[in-house]
Order: sequence, then C-alpha cells, then structure tokens
Amino acid sequence: MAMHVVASGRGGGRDHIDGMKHRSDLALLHRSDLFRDLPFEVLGEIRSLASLRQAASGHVVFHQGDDAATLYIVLDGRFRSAQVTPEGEQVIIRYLGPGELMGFAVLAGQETCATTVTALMESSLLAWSGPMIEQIIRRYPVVATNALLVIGRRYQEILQRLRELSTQGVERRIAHTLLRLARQAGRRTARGIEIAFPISRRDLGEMSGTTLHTVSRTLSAWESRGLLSSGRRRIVVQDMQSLSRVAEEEA
Amino acid sequence: MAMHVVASGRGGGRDHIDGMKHRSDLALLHRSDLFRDLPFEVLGEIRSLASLRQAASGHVVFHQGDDAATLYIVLDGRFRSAQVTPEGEQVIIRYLGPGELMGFAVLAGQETCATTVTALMESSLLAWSGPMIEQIIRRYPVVATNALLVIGRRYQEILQRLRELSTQGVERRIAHTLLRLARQAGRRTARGIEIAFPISRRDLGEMSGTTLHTVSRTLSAWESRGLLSSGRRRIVVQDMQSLSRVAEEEA
DNA sequence: CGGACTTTTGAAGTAATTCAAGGGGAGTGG
DNA sequence: CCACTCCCCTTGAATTACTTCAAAAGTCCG
Repeated sequence: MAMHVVASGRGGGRDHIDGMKHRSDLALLHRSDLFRDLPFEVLGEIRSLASLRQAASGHVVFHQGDDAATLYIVLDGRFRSAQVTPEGEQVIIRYLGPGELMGFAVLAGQETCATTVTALMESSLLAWSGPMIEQIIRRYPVVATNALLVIGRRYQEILQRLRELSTQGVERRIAHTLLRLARQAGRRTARGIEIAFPISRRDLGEMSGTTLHTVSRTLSAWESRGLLSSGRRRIVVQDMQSLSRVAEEEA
Repeated sequence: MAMHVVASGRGGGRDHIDGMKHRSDLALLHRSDLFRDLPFEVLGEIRSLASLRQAASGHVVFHQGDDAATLYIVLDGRFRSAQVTPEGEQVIIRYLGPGELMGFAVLAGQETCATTVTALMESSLLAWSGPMIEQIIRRYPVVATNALLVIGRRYQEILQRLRELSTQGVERRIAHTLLRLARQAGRRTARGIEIAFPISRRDLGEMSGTTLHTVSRTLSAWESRGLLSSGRRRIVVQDMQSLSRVAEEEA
C-alpha cells in the first residue's frame, strides 16, 4: 500500500526555503518516546505524513470529551494536560515539553480525549490523523510497542499519585509534586534546580489535590527552612535532599 | 523462527486425558481483551506457550516491586490488585475476573510490578514469560494494539479516580466506587445488583480513599434510605438511579 | 497608573479521621 | 456442641488537618 505524502511546513509553508527546520524535527522525532531509534529515512516518511501546528499561549489543542482523532508530538514550547470537573475545578495531570506525546487516546482506540490540553506559551507541534497513525503502525509495528512503553510510564505515574492522594497528608503530596516537577522540568542553576516554566501556587494545588492557600503556607514554611526560594510563578528548589525527606518521612 | 511448544495442563498435566478444559480456555482467550478475535488455530498456539497456574485463596501472584517477568490472564476466580505503602496501608487498584489481564508491566517494558496481586478465592490463570510475549507480539502485532487498548482503558479509569479523589467529598467517592463495582462485577438478582464477590467495609475504604468507619456510616445511611442492602462482606445495590444521583450531584 | 492576577496570612469553620467501645458471625479446636 | 478467637461491622465522642472566608500587600502589563 502506498503512503500519501502530505506537504506541510513550519510557520506556514516555509519548508521549501528552509530545510533546516525539517531536519531538526527528525532529530527530535529520533529522540521522542514514540519514534525513538527508527532509521532517519523512516522518520522522514513519518514526518512527511504529519501536519505542523502552531499554538499561541493559551490556545487549546483539544478539549476533554472531544473525539479522539489526532495524535500530537510537541516540537517546541510547553503544554498543560488537565481534567476539568463539571463544577469547573481543574485537576492538572501533567505538563508536556518537546518530544512528548499527547492525545494518545486515538492510539488506545478510545472514543474521546480524557483531558484538555492547553499551550502555556507560543508552541509548535506535529499532528497525525488517526488513520495515518494506523498506517504507520501497520508498517512499523515497533511504534505500537513504543506507545505501550509511554502509556505504561504514564500509568505508573498516576498510580503513584493515586496512592499519594489516598494515603498521604498535603505536605508530603506537595513535596512529591515538586520533586516530580524538578525531575521532569528542572533546570540546574547557580542557586538550585529551577522549574523551567512559570507555575503558580494554584497550579501546584491543582497538581497536589489541595488549595492555593495551603500551597502558599507550605512553601512559605519551606522557604524559611531554606529548602527552596520562590517568587511569582517561579520556584527554585535549593535542597532536594531535605525535600525528599519531607516527601518520604512520616510525621 | 520456530516457536517452542511448552506442554502444560490444568491441574497438573491432565490435558492428555481432558481436552475439554483446553478447548474452553481457547474460548476464553477468544473473548479476552488481549487476544480477542484471533483465529482459533493461533489461539491454540498461544495457549500452548502458556503455563497454567493454580492459586489458592490468599495466594500472592506477584508482589509490588518484583521483577516484571510474566504476563497473566485470569481463567477462573477473582484477584485483587493493590498498591501497598511503606507504612503498610493498602490502596486497592482494581479487582480482576476471568479474561482480564494482569502483570502488563512486562508488556510495557517496565522493570518492576507496580502492584501486588492476590487471589481472593481458589483461582487459576495462564502465564506467559516476557520473551514468549515478545515472540507472540512479533508474530501477531495486533496483540500489541490490543494491549494498548487495555492499558488505555485502565489509564482512563485511574484518571477518573484521581479526579474524584482530588475534587469530591467521601460520600460521592464511595458512590462512584460502588457504581464501578456494580458495573464490573455486578450480578442481577431478585433484590437488585449484587457485587459478585465478598467485599468488606475496609476494602471499600481502600478503594475510595477513606476509612472503614466512614464507609460503614455512609452505607448505613444509604441502607436506611433504601438505596442498598448489605451484610457481612456483601452488598446489594437496590436503587442504581438514586446511587448515581448521589455520585453526580453536588450538596 | 490603573487593573488584573498572584501571593500571603490570620481567623473561622468543618468534613472526615481518630479514638473508643461493644456487638455479631464464621471458623476452629477441644 | 460449646468455647474461643478472629475478623467484621456499628456508633458515639473527641480531635484535627485542611478548607473556606476575608483582607491586604506585592507584581506584572498594557
């Protein structure tokens, strides 16, 4: 079966004058969870099936409940994946950066998207339609096992959060949340490990299952103990060890 | 590549005198999430690669943290999958019945098992080693996409619970837990829908993120309102509609 | 420089846990 | 068959961890 090639270009069809971008996309796909280690000519083929999308800060890629029709890989920027309750409360599931997968509902054969994904800054992503993904998997079955790996990891991650939420008090939960953020989006700086994107007390609350007030009080306490320093939507963990101790210890 | 056939039989090598059992295994595999709709000759081949295990009530199939080495499908009986905290508290992830998959860590390429699985009664299951599963997937790639389906569904289920735990009060959480149990293991009876296996107040608490005391009080209240009737490790939901209303409604 | 958002911190309120005690059913072993 | 034990369930009362309410100060942006 022949694959149809869909032309696409970053920033509105600049590919014919700028092959560099396209080539760096391939490098990212090569490192991505889903397409890791595929030969470059295959990546080129896969890339050519994708369409490129830009998302301004605040743009919603898809809403919870939308038909699961498209698979995305982040090229650049940062996204937030969250569940929204009928009452309008938010539960943040995770943040996504370059190389990460979103919209895997279409991979898992689900009808609808389980979360709402929003761009947190000017970002870009590659998009594949459901039928194209199916084609790709038929041709390169390793993609399916890679997808299993990704979903398996995500599954373990929320399993851990479920356990935390069921059994631990808020302070430990917030500590765990911060540790996860530092691991996933930490940037080494002179003063410690900084969370690489703006994150508010409210966001932290929505990740830890608590309120912004409790987060604020807790961070203040930690700051006065020298565990971290923080400002408006900015957190630098100074003492990972002590923070880990808070996360693990009882009492 | 030739597949090696490993002889195995239910109840300790009875297969040569009892082909019926083997044949009914195939019917179950045919209905299972992982191998659904594969032709029977392929199922026979897959079945011949499995070894059969019996588990007495209380037997632990694998512990959280064990090497992820084996994939199981429940033939018969009932199992509980739970996370255990260092402090010894339990969080019940789900119950598993005939046809269901457990130990998918090995499918998802994970090092260790995320949960501890225990038999709740005399049960039996089929077991495949990691390398055998890999062989099967290489030969029949549809198994990998089926696995994606299963894990995707489990993921969504946990996601829903995470949201409930983050945003809802205990009463609604317990209601949701009961509704899920009724859906997954409900048996129609004259008086209503009965949970098909023994389940204690403590179990319900460990599924809902609360204590057995709160569960007991809540069930008592519901019982006096006619929503359900219950006894020692036994629950019959009499009024699903009202229970759904409790689960969905605020206030 | 106004306005919107973020953060901080106190005080009041409360949902749910913890503590405590007693009753009941099921299995075991004498 | 009874006594013993071990869970399971129930219900009150005390406690508490966290939320909610409230107000003010800080910070960014157009």
